[in-house]
Amino acid sequence: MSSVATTHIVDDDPAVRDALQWLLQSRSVPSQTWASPQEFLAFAGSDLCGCVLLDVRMPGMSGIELFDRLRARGCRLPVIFLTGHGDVPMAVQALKDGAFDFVEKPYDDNALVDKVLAAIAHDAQRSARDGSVHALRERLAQLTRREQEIMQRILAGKLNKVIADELGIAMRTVEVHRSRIFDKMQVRSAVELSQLLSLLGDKPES
Amino acid sequence: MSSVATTHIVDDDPAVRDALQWLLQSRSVPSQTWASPQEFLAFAGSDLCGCVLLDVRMPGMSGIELFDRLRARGCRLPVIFLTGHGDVPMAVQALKDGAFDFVEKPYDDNALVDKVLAAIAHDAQRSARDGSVHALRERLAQLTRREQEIMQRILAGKLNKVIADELGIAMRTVEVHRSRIFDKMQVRSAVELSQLLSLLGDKPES
DNA sequence: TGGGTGTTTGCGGAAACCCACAATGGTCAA
DNA sequence: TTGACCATTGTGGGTTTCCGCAAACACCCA
Repeated sequence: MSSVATTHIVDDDPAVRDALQWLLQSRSVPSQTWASPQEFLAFAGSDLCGCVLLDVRMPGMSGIELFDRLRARGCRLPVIFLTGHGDVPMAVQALKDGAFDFVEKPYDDNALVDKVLAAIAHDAQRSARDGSVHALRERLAQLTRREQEIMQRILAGKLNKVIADELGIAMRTVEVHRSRIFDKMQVRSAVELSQLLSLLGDKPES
Repeated sequence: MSSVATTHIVDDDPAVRDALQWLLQSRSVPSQTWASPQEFLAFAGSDLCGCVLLDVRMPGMSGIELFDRLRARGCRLPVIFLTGHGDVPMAVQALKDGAFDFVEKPYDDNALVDKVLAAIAHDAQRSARDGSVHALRERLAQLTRREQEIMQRILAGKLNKVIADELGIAMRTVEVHRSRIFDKMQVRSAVELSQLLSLLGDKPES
């Protein structure tokens, strides 16, 4: 995880890149520029934080396609599209696909900076959420096959006796597993376990 | 709840209304037309199902404003905006505010019908989800003050003994409440209760 | 004033849970 | 082969949950 939230500017036009970088710099927003989609794609991973300013029209690969590729490789950075060609269907599609914003050139400096800051804040939240989810998955991965199997049944509200019957093992064994599960997952009751895992399934609204 | 999913067409231009209604009728999609935002607003409540086709530019009240008012009064119907004036910022804002889609005129018949059908399907899902959430809230409302208080603590994973201590009452009393809570909420364990209530906090992604 | 509801409590017992101590057998890699 | 890890089981006992039966008190409404 790069420790500093950075705005990644991807545009084939050096003048636009410089203008954007200068704008952000003047507001103390760290940024980095990329002259082509390929260049950024070669660098980007799932370990960045900040946001992306993406020109829609670039030679070789459209901003939209770059966006798709980023998502495909797990990069969740919020993307703000910049376009000089007011295209409503494209904007609608981009937003539906999860773009953070879609801005027409010429843009208003203050408005754009606000959007960038909003995107960065949004990413920070997402990042924190993903972090805890990741930690949870790690604890989950520590469980052995058998333990996971039994955890399922615990979460289904089944009694130890029932679980033992279903698996054809002694109740005592279930108790041991149960205890180890609570131990590894760092909870002290089935209720806590259930609440912990409910974080995985559903995510807060965008 | 109106039992039939209806597409509500709001447009001040009779020709547009008729064209849309004819288009939908030809695909067996029930629709209803409204000549002004006020007219629809007077009719709409939170008990409709289907979707709304909304012209952006209308005299008296913009489609956007109507959209806001609908949301303000709890109408969750998915809204598809229709606009003749390609306006990217407006489209972006509308989508961010939760519009279902934003379509430029002239529209493609097939594409529009597809969007309408998607909106209707989306609404059906939301409606079902809201229904179960509502039923849950009703059961929750059946709980007395004391029961809710104790439920909180059960969900915090506390033992009956601890709850009794905190509230300064006998353990037996807590047991009685606990039993009644499970009864009213129609669950058989604290785990089930926890899972049930986790449906309230978080909602699935859009 | 009587009935309904909500909150409270006690007794006693069955069932379930939790745990320390102790132990067996299997797999897999060093 | 040996040690690490996993799954398994037993014993015995303390803790917690769950429940039927019984009852007291407060409050509000008809």
